[in-house]
Amino acid sequence: MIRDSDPHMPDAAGAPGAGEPAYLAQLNEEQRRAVECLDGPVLMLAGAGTGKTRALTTRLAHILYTGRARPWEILAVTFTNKAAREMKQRIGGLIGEAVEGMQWLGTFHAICVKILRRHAELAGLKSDFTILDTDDQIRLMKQLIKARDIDEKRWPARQLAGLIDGWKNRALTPGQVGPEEAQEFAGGLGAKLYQEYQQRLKSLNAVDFGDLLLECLRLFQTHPDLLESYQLRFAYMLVDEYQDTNVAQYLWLRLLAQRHKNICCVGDDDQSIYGWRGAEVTNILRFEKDFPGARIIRLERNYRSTGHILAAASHLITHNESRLGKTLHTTDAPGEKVFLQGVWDGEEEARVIADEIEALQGKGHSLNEIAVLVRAGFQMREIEDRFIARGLDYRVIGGPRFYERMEIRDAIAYLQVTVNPDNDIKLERIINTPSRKIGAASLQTVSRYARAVDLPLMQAARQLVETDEIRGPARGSLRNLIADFDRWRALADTTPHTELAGLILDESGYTAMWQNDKSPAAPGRLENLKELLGAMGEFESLAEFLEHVALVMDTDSSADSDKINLMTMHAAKGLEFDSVFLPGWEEGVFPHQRALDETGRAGLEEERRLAYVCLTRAKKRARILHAANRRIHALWQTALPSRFINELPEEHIETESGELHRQTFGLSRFDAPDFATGSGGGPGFARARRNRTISAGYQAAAGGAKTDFTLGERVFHMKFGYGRIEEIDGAKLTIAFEKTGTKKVLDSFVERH
DNA sequence: TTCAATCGTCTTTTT
DNA sequence: GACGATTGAA
Repeated sequence: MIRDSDPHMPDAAGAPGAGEPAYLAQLNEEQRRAVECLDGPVLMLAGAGTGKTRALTTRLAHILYTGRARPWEILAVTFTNKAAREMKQRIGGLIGEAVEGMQWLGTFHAICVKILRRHAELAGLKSDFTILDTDDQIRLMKQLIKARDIDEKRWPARQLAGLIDGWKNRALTPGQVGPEEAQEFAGGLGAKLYQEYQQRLKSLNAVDFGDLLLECLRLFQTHPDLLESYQLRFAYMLVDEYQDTNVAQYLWLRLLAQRHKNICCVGDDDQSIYGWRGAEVTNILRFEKDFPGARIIRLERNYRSTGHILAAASHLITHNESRLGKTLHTTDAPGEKVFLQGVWDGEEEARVIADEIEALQGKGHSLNEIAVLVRAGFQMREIEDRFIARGLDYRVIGGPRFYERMEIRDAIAYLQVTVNPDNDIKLERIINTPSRKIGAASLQTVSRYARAVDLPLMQAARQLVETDEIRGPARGSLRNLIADFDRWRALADTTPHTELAGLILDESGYTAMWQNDKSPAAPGRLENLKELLGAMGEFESLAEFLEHVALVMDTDSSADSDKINLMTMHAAKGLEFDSVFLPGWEEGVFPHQRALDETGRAGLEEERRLAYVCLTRAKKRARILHAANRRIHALWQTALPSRFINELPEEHIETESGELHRQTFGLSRFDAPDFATGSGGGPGFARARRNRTISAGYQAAAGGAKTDFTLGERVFHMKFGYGRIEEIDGAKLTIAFEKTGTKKVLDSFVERH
């Protein structure tokens, strides 16, 4: 949609032996090297906006064109379905129909599923194993935690899920978890619960996302003959976004590449922003060691941003220590400098952005070419409110996705149980949705029995319904539900799947449940269900559709009308816009306090890479904003400008008044609190800035620190003026201000009066 | 079993 | 301040 434009390239197959294929002429020298270095390991270090996608798709086309491999002998892996789709489409543009033969082009997960289904029995699974989503995972872990009488409050299932996920990312089986880490959860039960979880999955004939990779890896590790057959098959391998790979993925790739060693990894260490979900920058940093004889090809010519923007971003990222180092350059004009503006609070920030956008719009700029990138979701509301007030159209990119909505998951669960009645996880999900009076008690009776006789839930229920074990209304409705599923399954052969799905949703009472729901979200949910049925029509069968939703959790959202793009910084990776607004560059917000607290120096460097990613999204204009005051979790706090602002090179930055610029930055060193008194923002502002940081505020708020203020005291706040203390909760004060109403404020921001 | 009140949390997110 | 999840009472 907003990716670099793609000038039509001639159909390679149609270019007969006239020296070299025409598509090579489209490339610059470094891209061309990346395309033509085909033998042995290659690391393509592709900086932001350097034509990476073109280089890698052309490389694949070149391999095919020169007859070095046939389409099905190439393994091409991406992280997201979107990336896989785009790659396929672009290669198709070069080689035409032949792209359909590339059956090994896809996400890590999709390719692993394919391999795993073929050899499921070797992994102790049946080939129709189900893939659990995150909801199911948590539900399962909750059961395990409950079964061990662990306090769910202190040890939430989410945390265990995170832990296990982390282990799987690092390719650790329960037995391989280090002794220290294994102690981490619930007083030493971490690894034990991990093991129980895996056993449970096996007995359910299910895997989670992490397992897809791990089981596939294990398959290769324990079956050399099988591994060899895949090694032989994949004459060439290509990996996109290599900086995002985790340990398991790295091991998987390295195993597969052992034979031909023709592996090309494409990535940019400076754009590694997913460390928190297991990505190892080290993978890309160590490439030469891991793949001996590797060649590194740097793409450093930037085709996207104008001079000042590129220079600002490049300089910023040099503050990172762990990087391979690239020097991006452009032949473009310097263009506009990066504009920096300090504002009073978030409200003013939103107003400034909206005003500026209106001005751009007035000058004929398309809203589609404008983006606002925020660090975290909570920053969006204020900006959206302003857009709405001004009547500016916007779209939020990367919000909750279609297949993750509750009603969609419920509906799919019904379909999955219809197809496979032994799918316990899904049955549990919907057994009492809508309410059938089959509550926790009845469900427990059934599952206890099911475990005792080692049968799936549905079969256990079938038997129990005939006994007196289950009493009251639960018994009848359970019997009905079983009969319903039997009937629906019988219809599956004769009824078109879309029709069947509609019938199931109606007869189960699920549609009715939302029709009777008076919450404002209900109509939208019904709408989504309709859309789901519509989407199913594009698939041949119910089974095919279900496999699709298990792996492809995204839907194409059409970029139809002209709208501002609002999204998180993470969601912006890979996109580009003429104008980019970057609000909230304040210590604690960006870099985010938790990144600093939890991962220290590495976290800071990742935040800095995020800054780099954001800036390099801008083609012509970048505007950074920081507010002096911000409300975080309903608490007003004074904020310091982000340290990243200090790290921008002065000669590429423009501010409202050059003076203010230097002064503000000189004062804002987060780790050097010993600076002179500032002048902007009034005396209260200067005082607060001298003594407080957001970090201090967080600690005070979190630690329940005591305050030395007393109830009823008259105080002064630099933003809200005079007021009287009405309530004290640790360091949090509720103050009735004379002019501005009652607010909650940290004690550190008011003074006695 | 259901509903209402209370509690705790509040970064980023793909498969 | 807002949301979801959990808990306790009817």
